Amino acid sequence: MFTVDPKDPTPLYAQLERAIRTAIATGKLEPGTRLPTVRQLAVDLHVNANTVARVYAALERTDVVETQRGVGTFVRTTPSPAAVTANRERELERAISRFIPEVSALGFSLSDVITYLQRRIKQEKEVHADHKR
Amino acid sequence: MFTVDPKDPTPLYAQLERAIRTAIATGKLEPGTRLPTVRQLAVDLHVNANTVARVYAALERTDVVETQRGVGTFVRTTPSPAAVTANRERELERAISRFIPEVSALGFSLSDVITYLQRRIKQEKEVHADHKR
DNA sequence: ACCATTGTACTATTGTTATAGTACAATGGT
DNA sequence: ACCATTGTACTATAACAATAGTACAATGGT
Repeated sequence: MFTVDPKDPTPLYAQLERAIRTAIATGKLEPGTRLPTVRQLAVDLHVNANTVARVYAALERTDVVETQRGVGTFVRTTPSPAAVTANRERELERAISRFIPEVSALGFSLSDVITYLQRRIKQEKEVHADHKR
Repeated sequence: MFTVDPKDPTPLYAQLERAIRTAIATGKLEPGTRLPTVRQLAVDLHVNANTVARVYAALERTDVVETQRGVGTFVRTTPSPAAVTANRERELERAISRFIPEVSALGFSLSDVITYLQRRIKQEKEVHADHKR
């Protein structure tokens, strides 16, 4: 379902949190979907249960998922209220401003990046189409 | 010269090593080029000198740079063009993977982001036009 | 009412990351 | 010969990451 790489120096909890957020952001996980249990995901990823629990707790705190004891953890239907603030756009500008030098250091132009992002969107749609079959 | 982000959970040494390897791989740093001194780079990046030294040592071990005591650290090899493009694309994917959850946390879709990036491209062109005057 | 399942909350331990500080070793310029 | 500069090699310390293990709390199905 998700993957983490123990050889990557990035902390496991950070890799997993990023993976889940991305899956939700790109629509791979639709609102209402139930995530694997803490213990099950720990087994699948060969990771400690505490690490998974920590990630779920972080996602819960930021309103990305909703957890019900004894039931499970679910993708939230609505984007977090915290995200819907007045300075959203300013934050986006900041995020982009940090992102651009990063990719331009790799020798990519903004047009290149747009092409890649559009490819991602296409991949999303294909996944959706698969689900409908 | 390089950048590291202390807010990124990725270890500083890993960020820096990746940045330097990428700079070399993309030709931003040609063979023979001298890297900043351990102490200077530490000051520039607001990072401990030990951390920089550790990175230089790692690059030395893998024959990416050559160090001469009292002189400096120099870029050694240029990888094959195939390796360059492979690394470039991999790093771009990484950068995008870090970027997506960041902007989606702000409630923006990939399409929104593309719109903003296209706006940036327009702004760039305007700046270019200004320079020509 | 029972109980398996789920998330949560601890303790304890080990290894990693980053820091500050100090000292030494080799080189090149003066 | 001197000495500033450079990389290297420690020590010590603090914070963080990941693990194992145990126990508890809430839920839903039987």
